[in-house]
Amino acid sequence: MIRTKQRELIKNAIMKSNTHPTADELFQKIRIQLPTISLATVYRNLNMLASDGIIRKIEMPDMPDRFDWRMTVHDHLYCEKCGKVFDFTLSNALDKQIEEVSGMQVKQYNLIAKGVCSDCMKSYKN
Amino acid sequence: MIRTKQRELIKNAIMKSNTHPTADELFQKIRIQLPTISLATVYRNLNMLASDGIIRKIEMPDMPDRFDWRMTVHDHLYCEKCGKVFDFTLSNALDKQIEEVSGMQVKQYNLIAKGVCSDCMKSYKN
DNA sequence: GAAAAATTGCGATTTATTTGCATTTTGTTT
DNA sequence: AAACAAAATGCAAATAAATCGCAATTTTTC
Repeated sequence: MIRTKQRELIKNAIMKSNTHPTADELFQKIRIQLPTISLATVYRNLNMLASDGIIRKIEMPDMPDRFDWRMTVHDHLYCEKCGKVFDFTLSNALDKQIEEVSGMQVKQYNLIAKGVCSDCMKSYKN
Repeated sequence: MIRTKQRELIKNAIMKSNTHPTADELFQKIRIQLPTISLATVYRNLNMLASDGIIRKIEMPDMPDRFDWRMTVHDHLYCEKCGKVFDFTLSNALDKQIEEVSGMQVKQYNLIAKGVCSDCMKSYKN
């Protein structure tokens, strides 16, 4: 992998992100420092980083994909009120469980919960 | 909800399906009986049926959505070899677990496993 | 420093799904 | 059963996310 300015900026942007940003959100951030960068480059690099196991792509159902630098096993909850994405970690390995009940070989799984985060529960109390 | 020929055909087509079909797959099937039907109508009706709780929309990550008439709690495994989608049912309620570890309110969750189904494991053995 | 390899930016393309709107069909009311 | 309102349809166009082709540029290699 060649070392380019854009790749560096993209990697840095995710690494210091805290919001599970989309490709476009990262693009908008990076654009400020490097206005000539293109969205396609952001996508390309994010995909490369993901397939190299540096970052993780979170495939959101019917929503733009998001990207996560946290590589420890965990899943995500999307808050319907504020739109933020939160991490959570199940106490037991889900892939093992799935293999047991399904009799199939599980390579990976994608678990996204939808609900209301604790902040929004307090604010709106409904 | 008004009773139309197209809605009937669409509902029947899913109800007797066994493959978690996509909107377009259903469209192609129904088209044979009613060639004037449009894909938009298929989409519209599937969405209505889903929001009425008659059927379930399976939001596949980075793939066309699929539709399922089975309304009991279960999740899905996508076989990377044959492309088929299989059902499985976890032994414990996942939404409860997620609420416990996350402290958030879970309305629903979307779990899609990717792997190799048992048929394909036998055939390709790799 | 020249040649090869990889990456970039741009615009166009793809794919899934939704939407606007005029027309048709359905249900309702008498 | 005619008349009217409400809902659904078909079509084409729009949308949105992501990818792709390709010429130009940058990076690495020799």
